Amino acid sequence: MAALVDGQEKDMSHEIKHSCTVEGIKADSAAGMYILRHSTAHLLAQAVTELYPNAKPTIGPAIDRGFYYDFAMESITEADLKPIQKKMQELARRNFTIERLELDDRDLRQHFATNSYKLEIIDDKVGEGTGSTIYKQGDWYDLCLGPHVPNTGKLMFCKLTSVSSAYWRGDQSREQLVRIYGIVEPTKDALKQTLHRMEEAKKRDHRKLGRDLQLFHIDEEVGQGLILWTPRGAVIRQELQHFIGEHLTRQGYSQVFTPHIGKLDLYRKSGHFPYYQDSQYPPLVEKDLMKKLSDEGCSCSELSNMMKTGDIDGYMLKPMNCPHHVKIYASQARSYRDLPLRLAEFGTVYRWEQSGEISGMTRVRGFTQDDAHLFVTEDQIGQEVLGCIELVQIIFDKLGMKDYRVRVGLRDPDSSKYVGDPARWDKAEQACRAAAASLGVDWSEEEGEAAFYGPKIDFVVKDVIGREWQLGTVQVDYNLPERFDLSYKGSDGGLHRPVMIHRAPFGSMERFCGVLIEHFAGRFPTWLSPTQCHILTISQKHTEYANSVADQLKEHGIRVEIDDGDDTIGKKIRTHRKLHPAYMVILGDGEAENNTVSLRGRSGDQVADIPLTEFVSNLRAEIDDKSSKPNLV
RNA sequence: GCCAACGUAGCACAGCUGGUAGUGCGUCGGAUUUGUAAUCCGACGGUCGGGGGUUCGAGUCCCUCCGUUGGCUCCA
Repeated sequence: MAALVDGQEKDMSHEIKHSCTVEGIKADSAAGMYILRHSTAHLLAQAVTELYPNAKPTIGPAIDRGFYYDFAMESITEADLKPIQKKMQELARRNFTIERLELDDRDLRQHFATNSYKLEIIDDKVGEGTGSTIYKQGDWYDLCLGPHVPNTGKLMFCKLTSVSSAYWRGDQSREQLVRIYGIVEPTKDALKQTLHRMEEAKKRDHRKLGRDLQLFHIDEEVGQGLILWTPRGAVIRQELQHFIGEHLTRQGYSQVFTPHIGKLDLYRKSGHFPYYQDSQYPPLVEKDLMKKLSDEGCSCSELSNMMKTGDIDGYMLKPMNCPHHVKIYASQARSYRDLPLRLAEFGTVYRWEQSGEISGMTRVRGFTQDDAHLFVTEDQIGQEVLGCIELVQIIFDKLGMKDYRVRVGLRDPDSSKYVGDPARWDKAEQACRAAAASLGVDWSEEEGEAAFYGPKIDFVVKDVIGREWQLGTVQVDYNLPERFDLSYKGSDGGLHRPVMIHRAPFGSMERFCGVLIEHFAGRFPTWLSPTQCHILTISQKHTEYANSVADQLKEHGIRVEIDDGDDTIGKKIRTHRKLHPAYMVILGDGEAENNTVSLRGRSGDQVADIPLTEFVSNLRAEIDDKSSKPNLV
């Protein structure tokens, strides 16, 4: 693809004038794929400009899974991608040499005189008098630093995947551009494999599985982004909640319950209202007051103003649980001996997410956080943050979720939006770093990712489409204790301000389950399976035995479903397979006579004639162990 | 919220350039009583997302609203 020259990425069009070390970059490395993708983005731009002479290329980088290029042009549809792709392949076949040309400022501007976007980039990124480089293939060229592959022949195996839109420079107030996404591989086989993988991934999409496996339902008439947990899905959620509940008890948490709404004044104090009004459901106003105002001819905007200024009060669906928990803390005088005080609640919150953002279970308007707030002394921050992320790790380990990254969100040094004393920030950031480092997994620091009230540690996972979702989070907060004037009596007899830690190891039950459905591709470990045994009878004369087996399993708390219909056993298996039960239990004459069961696992493997009592106890043990997958077949 | 595409029975889909809807699975009924990935026959089921318009006539064209999908923006 290109080469490392003295450790720097260069392409074949670089002239080497001194002695140096040269190391090839191949497509099997991340760097090589990156170059391949970037070069294909150029090829795409070349094809688009040939087919749409008015299109102006803007930027087109390589990304994790492929590449995209943004064009200022008339909008196009997916159907238009085919001819563009054809053109790209034609250009690839013509095997243009990709040349690197160094130009001075004037020349550079002249080359892009008709493209205001490129000129803007030159203005911003290219220093006065330094000039820059363009890459040329055939008659087409692009402003670019490279490196690139030596010729377009290397770019044969590409496919355009989707078209969408983007704002110029990610700024909502600026022009909307046409963005075309694509993928590329070095060989035909690799492309085929990648496309196949993408197809397979689609089958795991939690939105599809959620419907097929009857886990949840979203109903237009209920509302966008509002999840209805159907019986099978509810089982999974409940099991997860029990699981985490056990660990909370072990770690010294206290369970609390708080209502779904609170007065506007509460949120005025916490700072959520009216500052974050746009991302909240509109406030609820008391009936009598509403009637009085409407009799007085109060308009909507007047009402809204009166709420903002605090002239009238109302209630809000809670966007977070913390103010309620703060009030529990403040309900008693606290001493340093009470700390850390850890208040936990599966608290449902409501946020007005933008309609275009809502997606399945992963981005919703109402969700239940496995929330907790820890009230700690400043010295306890490090230890408690550590306890929190250990909890996250226990959960991720148990569920076999290894594909996540840890992000330590620090403040942006150039911003003034943060509240609190910089020295305390430093200390809290250090505590977060140390905690993350102790995890033994890769983690990264990201400036500007902190909340305005404190640094945080996030656990981020990808869905099947490659989108990243924040799940677990641990956040240090100096702000709320201040706003609510929280205190505790120290050993010195004086009053001190506690620090709060917000934490949610799953993040939200909705998002977490969505990700989990994809993680397991609907094939949950036995303890999480909505139904653990599907009992299938060979014929109707086995119904009685099937019922007695089901009863014994249920006695042991095992979730069972019986199919004693008159389908053939082959048909029953076919039907039930689609629900991915942990086990199918087949019952016929032999089993009924000997008080045994025959099992069929997900792979299709079978074990015949296991004594019923043995099966029950083994299955019970497997569930109690929370084994990562069914092992009895 | 913005851009684009899409929206036909519970699900997956067909319906060409406008002439009042089809298939498969599921469901229900009947026959069959079956040993590990579909037994046979039959029936029910949709005013084609909602509303408005063009037209003699609209699932098919136009407008609008709602929703879905892919992005963008946002995410206390």
